Amino acid sequence: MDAATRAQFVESWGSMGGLWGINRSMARIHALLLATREPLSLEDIARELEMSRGNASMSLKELRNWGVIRRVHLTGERKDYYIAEDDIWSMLFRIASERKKREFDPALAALRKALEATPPGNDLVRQRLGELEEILRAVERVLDRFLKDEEASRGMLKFLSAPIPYPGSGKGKKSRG
Amino acid sequence: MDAATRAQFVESWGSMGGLWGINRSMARIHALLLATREPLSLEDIARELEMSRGNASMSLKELRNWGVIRRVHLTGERKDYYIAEDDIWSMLFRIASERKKREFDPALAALRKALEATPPGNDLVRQRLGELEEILRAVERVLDRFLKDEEASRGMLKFLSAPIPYPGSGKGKKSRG
DNA sequence: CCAAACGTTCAGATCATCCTGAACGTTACA
DNA sequence: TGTAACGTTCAGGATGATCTGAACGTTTGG
Repeated sequence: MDAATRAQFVESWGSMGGLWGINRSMARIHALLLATREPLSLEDIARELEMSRGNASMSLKELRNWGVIRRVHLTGERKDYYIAEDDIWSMLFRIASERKKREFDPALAALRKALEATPPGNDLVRQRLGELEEILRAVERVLDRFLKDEEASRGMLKFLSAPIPYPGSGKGKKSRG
Repeated sequence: MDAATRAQFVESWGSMGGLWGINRSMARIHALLLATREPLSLEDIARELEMSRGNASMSLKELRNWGVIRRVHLTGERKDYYIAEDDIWSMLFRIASERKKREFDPALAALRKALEATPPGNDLVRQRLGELEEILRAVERVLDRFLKDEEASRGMLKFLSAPIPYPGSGKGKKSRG
């Protein structure tokens, strides 16, 4: 494995962290593990990525919470070793689930609280909060359906990206509403 | 309109900024405009939200770039006035489009660049970048289809959140690839 | 031409987030 | 029990995002 290539991969993955909603250190560690066949120890990682052991430790812990890496033990070794979850789809799926839980759900809860806390007579606020709540409720149903089953969602993505039209997607108005 | 209610709405919308991918000041201004029937001037906004005129100016400019507010001119007035785009769906749609453009597209471009820059022989990196590219390509097709037409996407959301099954959504395994 | 009213910009202050590294806890083994 | 190897934590420093406010442009009217 070409070290320069791996380094470049680590850095581009790292700067893509924003898209996944994880920070740079986590993304870089994740990339390194994705690009390496052998399990790596905390020390290997900290040395290779030139980061502190503390940061590596925290980031590895967090990546395990996200479910995108696993800790393994090598017989005869005292150190902990880590490998990446090898299924990319599964990784994306976990990231999506986690982000819904961390970002979407609290926002929807806050919105509902705001709606309850709005006394009658504030028509404009009530109306707009209400519209938003209705839309986000629909979004939530879609997300929940999608995130319920990792296998099924694979098929769903394929279905939705395939060039076959379905109700609501075409130019021609097909009623509905 | 109840000032305390409006203030609370502004603050909850403001703290929801993260979900929309816009910052706190932008979200607060947007909320204030959503909760007010009359057009407001830059000065009105800066006073009401206790922020600097500079910040208000920059945030208003940015909100206009996102297409979620509009500048209007009142006859006989020198000041600029602002109102919120009144259709919530339209607002969410614009936000979604903008975020795809700002976050997703550059990440996919970076991924493709990384893939090209990976010399043959780096099998693991190539394979994993390739899998990811394939998935994101499918995601992109879905997003493009969804974001192509504001009206159609309304129907699509309804369709997807309705309790009718379609291929790939059920428990039963239907082949596999 | 000048002055007032208004909008915009951006250097530096403020604030939040992330990272480092020393201190500490735990385990294995003599 | 002592000590070496290792992992974890967290106070404080570094970095990056956001906000302020003074300086500067532009427009309007005298």
